[in-house]
Amino acid sequence: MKLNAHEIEHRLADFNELLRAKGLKVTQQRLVIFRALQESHGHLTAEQVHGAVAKDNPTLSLSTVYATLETLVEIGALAEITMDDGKKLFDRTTSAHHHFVDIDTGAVSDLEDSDAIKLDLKSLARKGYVIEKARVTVYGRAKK
Amino acid sequence: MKLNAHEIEHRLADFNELLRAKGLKVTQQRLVIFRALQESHGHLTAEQVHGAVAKDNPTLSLSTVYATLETLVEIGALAEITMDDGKKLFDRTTSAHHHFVDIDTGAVSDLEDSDAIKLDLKSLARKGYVIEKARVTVYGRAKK
DNA sequence: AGCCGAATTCGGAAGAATTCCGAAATCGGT
DNA sequence: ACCGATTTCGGAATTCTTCCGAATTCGGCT
Ligand SMILES: [Mn+2]
Ligand SMILES: [Mn+2]
Ligand SMILES: [Zn+2]
Ligand SMILES: [Zn+2]
Repeated sequence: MKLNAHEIEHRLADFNELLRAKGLKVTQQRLVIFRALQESHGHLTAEQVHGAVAKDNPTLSLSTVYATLETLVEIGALAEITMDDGKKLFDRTTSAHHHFVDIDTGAVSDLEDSDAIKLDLKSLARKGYVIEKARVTVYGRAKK
Repeated sequence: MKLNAHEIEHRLADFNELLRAKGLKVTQQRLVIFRALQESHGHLTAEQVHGAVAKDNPTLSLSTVYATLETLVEIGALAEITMDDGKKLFDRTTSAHHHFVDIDTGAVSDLEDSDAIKLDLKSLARKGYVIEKARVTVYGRAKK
């Protein structure tokens, strides 16, 4: 779930490079927000990101968090998913993957690749369409 | 996609029964709203439902549409899905099924059962969890 | 067919998440 | 260090949805 310190620093370094490659400025806000996601369990709302960075960055505004997260999704540094309640979560994992949702708590976690999910994208294509991606969401509840 | 007139009347009859079985009143608003979904392509926003019924029911309010759709989902007469933009669609099909989304237009259609999607729910279960459901969304764009 | 109480609907206000805006601050190339 | 473009800030605006109290409708009963 959580990344180790070394992996986080590695990702920060890559993120720096990515910003430069895209011609974007390396701002404190971008670094802090990206780091908050790497240090989290992986899926946070904008509000949660804002809360996570607030202690060390009390002036970092919520509107900057929103704008920054949007930028980071655009450049492929983060991904974005929408939950059933309509709220958006930002996802530190950008490669294609699927999700597990705890129905009671809303907690989201990543499903690792396995042969439990088999999607034949070729035959799923509607006539005249090209498939871009396919996403699976599995919902469950903790046994009590 | 669209249902024939006979099927729609059959569903309306079942819907009447369901309301009574649940001890709910059979109101004009409920009938009209449920019918609008049966006569549609299958997936509508509350706003679209309101628009669809407006001509014949100019006083049927949007807040009633919202309240009614919520009730109909609760009793299992309709289903509800949330799109990536956070907007909710009401779905005339209540049995488990998957969706295809046209990325450019947002148009949603149902994927029919096929062996192109294989989910092994047993092995997807997180430790200590019981799977309740799994949903697949396939995204594509029309070839130009 | 009319009455009555509970459920439902109405219209508008309120709420919540997100986006937009103009002004101030910051970044990075020179 | 300077300067211009980009980014950030704080608050207002927007959009979708829910909430609220008052009015209406439904359906069981007579
Ligand atoms: Mn690397
Ligand atoms: Mn039937
Ligand atoms: Zn994820
Ligand atoms: Zn559907």
